[in-house]
Amino acid sequence: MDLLLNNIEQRVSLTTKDKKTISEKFRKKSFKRKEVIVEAGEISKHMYFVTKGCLRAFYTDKNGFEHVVNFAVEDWWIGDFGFHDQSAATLTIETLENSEVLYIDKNGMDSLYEEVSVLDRYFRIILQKALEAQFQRIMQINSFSAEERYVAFSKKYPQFDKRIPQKYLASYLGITPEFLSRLKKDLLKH
Amino acid sequence: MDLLLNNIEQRVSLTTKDKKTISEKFRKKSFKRKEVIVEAGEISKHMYFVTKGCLRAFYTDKNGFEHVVNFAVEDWWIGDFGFHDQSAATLTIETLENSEVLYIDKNGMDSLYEEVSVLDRYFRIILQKALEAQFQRIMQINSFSAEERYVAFSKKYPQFDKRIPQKYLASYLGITPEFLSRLKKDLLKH
DNA sequence: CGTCTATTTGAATGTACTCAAAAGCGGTGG
DNA sequence: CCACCGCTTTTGAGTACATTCAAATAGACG
Repeated sequence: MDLLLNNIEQRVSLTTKDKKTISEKFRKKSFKRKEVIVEAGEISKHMYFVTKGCLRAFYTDKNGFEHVVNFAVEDWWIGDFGFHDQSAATLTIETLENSEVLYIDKNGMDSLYEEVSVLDRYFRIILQKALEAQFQRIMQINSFSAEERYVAFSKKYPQFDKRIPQKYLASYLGITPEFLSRLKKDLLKH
Repeated sequence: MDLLLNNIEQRVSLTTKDKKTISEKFRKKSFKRKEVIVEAGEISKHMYFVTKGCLRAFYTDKNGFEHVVNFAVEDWWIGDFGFHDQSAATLTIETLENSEVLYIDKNGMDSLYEEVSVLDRYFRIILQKALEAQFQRIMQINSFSAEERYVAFSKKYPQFDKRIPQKYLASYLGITPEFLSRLKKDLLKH
């Protein structure tokens, strides 16, 4: 819980009362490796703040192929967009390691926004950063080759490169695992 | 100005005083076709709300190629990310038609957030929608062919298809203008 | 109406994919 | 703690979608 409160306090100020209110609305849950915590097609009931471990969010396209859209580790938020209007999730979210999350449902979130109004600002800021990151990603897809995207990723997130199975990283980068394997081989030869 | 206030009131409630405060912070400006209103590399001083016309935002990659990342028409926001920390713009924003915008600088925005706190919520909601749209876009890039992306776009935004020069649409879709031309030809043959 | 820009068409090419199979590695059970 | 099984990664060969470069045609703005 401290991790979450700290994260919020990096962007906005909280009173002791605010912190208490927030703490009471979230619940903690642990998952083992490879557990599905949100299933595509079902109502996406919760938002998650990761306090331990690593997760991936992916969708399955019309041909049955999975595409990873995001990873999340400690100190990151993760959830499906359906949360905001309580509609069916398009994403499946699964742990890649034994993990621990704080979660909250829509009612809890709505009441939090009313009781701790500074959270509107907190999430506005979080969302601004997230949106910018997605634009950067689209810009990379447009003008970087697969090799350049891989190099940029492993430079930006050196921790992830080792923590995440290659096939999920390939999927996130928008390339096949076979091709990523070849890229890495070529990069070793300089 | 009514267009902006209406847009805001679709998401949050405003008092008469709020509306007055907001109106006073924005200024109106008109641009002719093909005018650059934000230049990549310069400090991105303003956020824009389009009240008339059509604009494109693009960046220039390391090989000198332009890539359109967004369009904006009436009732849409547009700006560069650098706005939030008053850093250099990565995007150039240019009018595609004679256009009219409401604009605000960083100081104005900051004071607006203080004086009309419900705007934090308004932009939180706007940003949630924008973020979801960008994820949808990445999902399309991942699992749709160029032809499918074009068909999806012209179905979703039939107005744009005719309003925007093909080469900019091709750029937005992440394909060459030559290839889009071929796609359209093939689609006519059913 | 003329010029400049956008679009179309053609031909050759490249980046990344598909399918298939072998090799390597890691988690789970004994 | 080791061994096995299954999943992940690697390697190979052929292929496709989209690009590049060049030139002709069409269209729009002033």
